[in-house]
Amino acid sequence: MNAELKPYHHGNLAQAILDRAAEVIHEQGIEALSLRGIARDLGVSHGAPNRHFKNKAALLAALAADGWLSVRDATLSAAEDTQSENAHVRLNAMGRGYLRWALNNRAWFRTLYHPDVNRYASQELTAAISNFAGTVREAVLATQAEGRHADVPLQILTIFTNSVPTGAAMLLLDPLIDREFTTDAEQDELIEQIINLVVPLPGA
Amino acid sequence: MNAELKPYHHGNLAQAILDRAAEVIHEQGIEALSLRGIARDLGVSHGAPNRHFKNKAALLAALAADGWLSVRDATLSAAEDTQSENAHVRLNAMGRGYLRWALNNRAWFRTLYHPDVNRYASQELTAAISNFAGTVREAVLATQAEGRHADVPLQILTIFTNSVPTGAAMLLLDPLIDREFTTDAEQDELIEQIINLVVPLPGA
DNA sequence: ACTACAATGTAGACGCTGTCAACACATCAG
DNA sequence: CTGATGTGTTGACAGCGTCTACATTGTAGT
Repeated sequence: MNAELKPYHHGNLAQAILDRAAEVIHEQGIEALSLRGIARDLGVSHGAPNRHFKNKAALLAALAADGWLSVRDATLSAAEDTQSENAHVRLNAMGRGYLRWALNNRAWFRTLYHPDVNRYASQELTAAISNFAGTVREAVLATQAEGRHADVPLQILTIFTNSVPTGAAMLLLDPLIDREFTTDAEQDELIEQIINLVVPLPGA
Repeated sequence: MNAELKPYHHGNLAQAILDRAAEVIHEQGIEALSLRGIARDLGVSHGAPNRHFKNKAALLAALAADGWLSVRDATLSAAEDTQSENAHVRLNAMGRGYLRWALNNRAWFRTLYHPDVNRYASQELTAAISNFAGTVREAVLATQAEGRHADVPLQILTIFTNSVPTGAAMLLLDPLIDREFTTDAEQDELIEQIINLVVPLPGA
């Protein structure tokens, strides 16, 4: 096994493909992603990726699955960072964490909602989405126990709550649309003000 | 000019392309859209569409521009239908109209936020977006005059308000995601409950 | 009415893409 | 050592967007 001699087997091509794909998406957007391009970048033949991903949609699904896990981690750790037991404080932080993640991982976020992703519903992807949705639902339920919209069905309140950072991200990430909603607020301040409207902090 | 003889010039190919493209998107989704396919469907050579659209992104931009105008009409006419002067009542109806439009024109709605659209920012598209954004901002401003979040900057409140139907549409339109947020409510009831949370009706 | 010119449609080519099948090599179990 | 399995290569195929050269049609100016 000598790197200079370029061994026949790559070693961990599947992961390398995922990593490079994430790079490309981040640098040039999802529309610039191609299996052949990745293979080229990795110095491997154009057919090699097919051994690891049944088709392009499967690669996108894998990227999306990673993305959902990453957003969930971002929201959960935002909640942890509050070191608070108050459900409103925690959910508010989660909303800000979610939106911050979206704005800091623009292309990745858009991948989650890309039409091509849905064409290949891997077990991995559905599990990741389910995992994220469950996390949000729990946190919303906790605020309801503290009296937030106690009369509204949990599922409705969950959709409503999740819609705000999701929709805000869609608006702010699209350059054409963002231009029309521009504010002069700093990013963190903007995020804070938006999320405060959907999950008010106690004593505000 | 005899239709049986298939005249050299089509007559109004640009509009025919737009119409057929809308059909394809509606029937098979945006990922199935191709210039060559449209040309084939219209019985015209594969290069013909290039005379009317500089590239594929330009076609998508034109479709998106039409879409923004259509959503704006849907929201405005929903406001009109209330026959009310109350800004809360009107904005609430607009939100429902927007979300209803999105759910009834699924593929078209997704086109508005498709990554490829932004690559070709036509004057027509930016104007349509600007038009829509202005409509929303006005309606939001009117509710603020009636006391809704009077202390929040208009731009923030506008983003927040617009985010709810936008985000809800993203969640509900994606089959994989929707599955995780499913409710047993009828569509109209679901829409009503969500929008009531962002624009409460007076006396509720 | 004749003639240039512009607009529109055609035909062919180019390089790119995703996917598949046939083959080559490497690794591992027995 | 041997066969089987996993992994990478190569070549092919059809489809795509786009460009260029050419054909046809409609129109404006004289």
